[in-house]
Amino acid sequence: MEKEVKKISIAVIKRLPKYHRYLGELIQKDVEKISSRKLSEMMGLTASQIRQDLNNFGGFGQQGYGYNVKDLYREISKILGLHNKYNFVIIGAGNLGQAIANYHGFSEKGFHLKGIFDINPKIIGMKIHEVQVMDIDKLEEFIYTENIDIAVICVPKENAQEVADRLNKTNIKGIWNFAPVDLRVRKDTVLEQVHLSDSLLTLSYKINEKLLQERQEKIRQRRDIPGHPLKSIKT
Amino acid sequence: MEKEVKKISIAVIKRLPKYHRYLGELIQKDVEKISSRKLSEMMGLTASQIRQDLNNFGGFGQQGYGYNVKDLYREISKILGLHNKYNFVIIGAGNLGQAIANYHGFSEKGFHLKGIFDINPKIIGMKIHEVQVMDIDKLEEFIYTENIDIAVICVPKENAQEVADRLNKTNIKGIWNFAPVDLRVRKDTVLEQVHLSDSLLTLSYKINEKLLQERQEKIRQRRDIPGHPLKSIKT
DNA sequence: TAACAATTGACAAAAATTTGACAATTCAGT
DNA sequence: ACTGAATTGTCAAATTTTTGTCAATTGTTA
Repeated sequence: MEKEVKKISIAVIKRLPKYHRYLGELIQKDVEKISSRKLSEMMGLTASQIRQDLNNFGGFGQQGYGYNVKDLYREISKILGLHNKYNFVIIGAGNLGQAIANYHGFSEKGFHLKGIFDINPKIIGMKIHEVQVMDIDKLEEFIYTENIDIAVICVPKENAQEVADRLNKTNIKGIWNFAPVDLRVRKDTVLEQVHLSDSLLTLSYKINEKLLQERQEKIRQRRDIPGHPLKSIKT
Repeated sequence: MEKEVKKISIAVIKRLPKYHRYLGELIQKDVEKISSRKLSEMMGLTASQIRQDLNNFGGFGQQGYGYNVKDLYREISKILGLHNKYNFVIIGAGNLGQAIANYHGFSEKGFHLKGIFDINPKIIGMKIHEVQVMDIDKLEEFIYTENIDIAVICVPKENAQEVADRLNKTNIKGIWNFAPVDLRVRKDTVLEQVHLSDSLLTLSYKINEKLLQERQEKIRQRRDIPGHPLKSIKT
């Protein structure tokens, strides 16, 4: 009778948006059903992994048939919480804040931009994407009166924690952080960080790694020409 | 004599930029040495993991002392390939492209913005961050003559693959993709994707998960009041 | 209606990742 | 110079994640 709360691993969670994205595309192409094998070929995963992932949440498929695309899309949407509507504010109306404000994909997923805040008097009062930029002094009050669920932090890294501290005193549900610092937040606030420069450094690592490999490859070739081929090296 | 090329796992690679970031902060605070334990407390990892991660690349520490911050920073910079200089272009001068062009952190890490490309005649000719926006027709030629290493894709998802296809015919080393699609690229081109909306959906998942947990918590409490406490449930 | 191909869900095996433990070493204080 | 506390690098154990396999089920075709 005891309902076990199965803990879903973060690895699985991180793949859910990707499933959602691919299923959305299949719907657009009027595809009715999909097998884990075909999906795995499209997405570059194993079929086994897809079936295992989905089974964390329930048996959505049918033996001998596969998965109904629309049904599965709906299920994953629900798992992702996209049946909820979210109100969000952007804090920091610099280039990145403006870029996010102007991104159109969010509202159709149920995320509604309600306000933009900045500290710079020159920017306050401007209109971005139908929303006026407000003085950051008004932040807490606005969150309260407008029922804001999510705050997007786009301020410089020096000010990010101080903004987070202010948010921690409100009843905000989630923080989407773009400042290049790891924020400390209240335990019951959800935090999702986007570290763009970390991503760029990862790219740099991979480029460099490839350069090193190529260099080594050349040395190996030169050595191989006269003699017998070496036994294959694990990559 | 055979030099084994140790394969570094992607999990480790993804943590390197974070080490780099924290060590950079320590340098700014004039901290000379750091132990894996202190670093683990700062970063929210285990000390064991940090030591293990770093040992993939060499023994940078000293028993009984710890790690010299500057040395370790320098080593990790090198591992990340930051001793190289990279020339990059941005393709798509919309809000996001402009935000990236204006971000100051890149050039100090050795990434130099050389050109911005767009298809929109109204934008072509504009100057962003000292760089003129050029017609996308000139892309391939520019990559060749200016020795461009990295292309940043900031075009709408409908055009992203077509841009990637064009890049695949050049000798570009890496692609940093912000369009919400998984690009197909040549095997010898390095790809790093930033899926902002995936990240937002992950946030949505976590918020929703927390809501469900709270709801269940309340039910459990109500049930517990009269009787004996249930045995603890694994979280 | 029977036979066959396709496919899931479940389980077990395999692989990868993280954690724990400890000998060896270093530094600081006396 | 000696002692004790701190700390690394390494190995093995524990845990988590991914992959492979197969019975059971379904839809399709002859």
